[in-house]
Amino acid sequence: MASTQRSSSPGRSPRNRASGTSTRVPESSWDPADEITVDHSSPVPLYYQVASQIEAAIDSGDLPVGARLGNEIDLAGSLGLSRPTVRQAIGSLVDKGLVVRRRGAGTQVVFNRVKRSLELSSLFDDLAAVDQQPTTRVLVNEVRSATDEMAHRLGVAEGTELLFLERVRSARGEPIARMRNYLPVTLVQPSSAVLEERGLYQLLRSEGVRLHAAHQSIGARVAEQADSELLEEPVGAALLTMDRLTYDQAGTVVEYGSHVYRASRYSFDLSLRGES
Amino acid sequence: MASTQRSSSPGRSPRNRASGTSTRVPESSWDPADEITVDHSSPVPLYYQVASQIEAAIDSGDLPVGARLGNEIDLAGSLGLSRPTVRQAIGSLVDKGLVVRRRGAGTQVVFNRVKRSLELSSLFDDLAAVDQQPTTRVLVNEVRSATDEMAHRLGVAEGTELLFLERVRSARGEPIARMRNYLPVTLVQPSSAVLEERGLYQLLRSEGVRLHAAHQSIGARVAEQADSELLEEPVGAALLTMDRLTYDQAGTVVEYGSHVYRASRYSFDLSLRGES
DNA sequence: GTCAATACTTTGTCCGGACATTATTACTTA
DNA sequence: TAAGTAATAATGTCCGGACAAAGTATTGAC
Repeated sequence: MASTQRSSSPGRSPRNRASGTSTRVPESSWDPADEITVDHSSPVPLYYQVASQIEAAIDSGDLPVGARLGNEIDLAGSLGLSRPTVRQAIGSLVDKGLVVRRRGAGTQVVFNRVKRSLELSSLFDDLAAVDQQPTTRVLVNEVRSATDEMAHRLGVAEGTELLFLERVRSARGEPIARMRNYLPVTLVQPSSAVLEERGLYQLLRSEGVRLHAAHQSIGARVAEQADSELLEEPVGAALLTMDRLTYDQAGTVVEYGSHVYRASRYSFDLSLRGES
Repeated sequence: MASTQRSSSPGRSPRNRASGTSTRVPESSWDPADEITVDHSSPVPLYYQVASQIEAAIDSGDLPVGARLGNEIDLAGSLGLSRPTVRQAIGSLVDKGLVVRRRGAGTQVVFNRVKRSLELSSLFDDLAAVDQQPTTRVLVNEVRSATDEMAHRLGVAEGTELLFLERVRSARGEPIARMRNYLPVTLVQPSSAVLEERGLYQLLRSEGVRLHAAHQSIGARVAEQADSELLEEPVGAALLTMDRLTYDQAGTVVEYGSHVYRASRYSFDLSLRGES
């Protein structure tokens, strides 16, 4: 996830690890049967009901870091579900990096809040989420025919009509980024007024476009005269650049974005999980 | 995943999507029974055998973008496995973003190579993987007691002894990055000679440390005098900065790194998958 | 010929059980 | 007391089956 202002304290997580000598964890016996309820008549999958309730317990602190979830078989029994269902629920939490399973040892909570691994979210949503009052100024909103390079990038025929957007995004009145986007005209054709109120991804989603994956490239360069004027940053200041190609579920390119951020006001924060 | 030199062509994927009008895909009937073999006596899990062989077929092009995998039931039958096993195999490919499942429609290949979503890999491995001949110059390799700030970051007591490393990483003889690392002395204490031959993560892995997650923050700044000398970049040039906190499976901090990259020679390339 | 209802295909979810593998714990023995 | 060994606990893998839900293709009516 991306956040405004340089993250000043990345690691403030309180550690209470039991290692070496037998420093026992309080083990405040969190009884799942008291906390989790499943509704068989609900259309939402049972494993999902279980997973989200455990996740909520982790968020609320009822399940602190290091706490053990009961074993899968007992859990299944006390919830009136089968083990595969409970296992699927826990599995989804493992995928999110919230808990760790070790055979023979059980399942433990590792983070009480992993910043969800750099979600496919837009700058607008990110800023709105932390109450940074995002605003947008639309500089260009027009249809252009694809140049050779753009056609290549988006995987369309040369000369195809593309919507070209150029916007400046601000937070609390201060400019944060200059954003350029190219997307097929067939998807959306928003008015500038709409673009000033909502983020592009929000718009695409409301049109039923399902964002599925993206390739990003993050780099840096120094501000030139044009950047300087738009971003209120002196010439020669450090800028972050981000190029992003976004795909829908069918693997078709939905959007190409080329953005520039003020490094003094912005950094990319992301979490990632490893191997096993 | 991070790569040297600015990614010049992020999207060159040939599209052959069947949409709107019925542009049918060749459908070159890839018979799984001919291509996939499972060894029941092998210790490697059956679902994993299946998954990796399908993945190999995608990489090799036998399963091009858009190709449909046979339905799960037939697949299971022809492989002599149960449906849950085959489903688990395909599920792992879905998690990797290689294929997409749609009920009623089947399972299709979406990317023939997703750069695996920014793995927990070190710069050394990344460079070695693309034959960039990484070399390391060790500037500092000593034990220091943790300052207030560092103790806080690593989640250890103030004054704890930490190994401090400062290195310059080059590729093909040209400097790429200046790296600073802090890690508990209990983990490793490599000689400078060893550090010049191998990456830090490689070293940790060989010591049995299982990297599990990391929080990163990517930013930018301009080169100062000291940077200039180490990286052979003029003062005022754009630099990428990356701070990373790495955790092991128990949630304990394994390493804190503060690195600086030459933006002219390096960018962070990463893929991410969204929501559903 | 176009559109709507129907049948079919395929994945999504869920159950119950079985054995293997690995960590931990308790016990026995030197 | 200490170390090795056995018992126990918990997840990992795998099987077989069942029904639901969503998308696709076919058929029928107008």
